[in-house]
Amino acid sequence: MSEKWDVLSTPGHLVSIAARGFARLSEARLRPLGFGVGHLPVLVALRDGRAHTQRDLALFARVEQPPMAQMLARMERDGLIRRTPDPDDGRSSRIALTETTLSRIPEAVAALYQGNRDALDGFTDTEAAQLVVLLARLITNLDQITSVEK
Amino acid sequence: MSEKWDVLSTPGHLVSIAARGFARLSEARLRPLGFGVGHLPVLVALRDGRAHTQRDLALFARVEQPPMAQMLARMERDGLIRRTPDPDDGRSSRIALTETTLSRIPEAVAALYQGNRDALDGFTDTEAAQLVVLLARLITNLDQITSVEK
DNA sequence: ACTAGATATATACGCACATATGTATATTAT
DNA sequence: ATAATATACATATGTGCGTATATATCTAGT
Repeated sequence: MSEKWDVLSTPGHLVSIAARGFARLSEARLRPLGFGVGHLPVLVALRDGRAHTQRDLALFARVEQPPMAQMLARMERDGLIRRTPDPDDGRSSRIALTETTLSRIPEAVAALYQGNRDALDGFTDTEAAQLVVLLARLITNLDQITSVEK
Repeated sequence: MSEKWDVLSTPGHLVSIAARGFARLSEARLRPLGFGVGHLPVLVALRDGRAHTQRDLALFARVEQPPMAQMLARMERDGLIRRTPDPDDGRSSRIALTETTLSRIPEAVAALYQGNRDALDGFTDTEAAQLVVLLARLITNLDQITSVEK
């Protein structure tokens, strides 16, 4: 096992490099549309009515609350979303997309999917599916370790 | 293709989540040893004599020069490395590990490998190898796209 | 009704990464 | 020899992420 690996070819390091490559690609393609990669989960969650509060958005996007708070602050600053006080809960805000943002989501999602297709160039459908399955299992393991060790 | 995916289950998003999970795990295990995940490529490159300058370390670790400069500044601040002016090139510094750092590398590498084994719990050797191969192909594609589009 | 604890958000701080840009030193071509 | 270019590094700025902690509001139990 130790012989199989070198620090630069561990799954962990490879996943990290792949993530940065993906982020760079997606950022580049989404920038002209006025979005960043991290916005997408927020956008679709709001569009689909799957979340309306900061807390739910953080859960949905799988980030901690403070980063989500900061992202929402920037998105509000940039006119992507609006926040209105929740009438039923004084601690909470309800978050909504602006019209322009909503209208630009389809293009953004299409760009994201296209980026994924490009990144998987040369992969058979089976290989792409395998990658997704293996990553999902990896994530399950990592979640499990975190929950146990924390 | 569009039907196959949802924003949250694209390879790009999964890779990003896996990378954060890995980073969290590795950070937690390396912190007691006084290292961070990003340090490891630097440490082994210096140990193995594969790089001596900021530029080479950035290439080796596949990060841009400014992030590497900042990391090295922190590592120097924390006594992990030392920088001495390059006698042959007034623009450059030669970077070296301190003795204590060198002595702690084996433990850090072992912790990193153990984290990878834990993350791959339940994977057969074949599956682990497949994951590595698929990630490597993904990275090749992403690099190619970047070099073409840039 | 009141207090204890839970919850929603905000803020402070630090690291890792990116791009854009500046500065000093080397290198090259004329 | 010198002017133009390339290189090594530093710095500024912005995003994304994390932990730790504070504040305000809500909820439950008495």
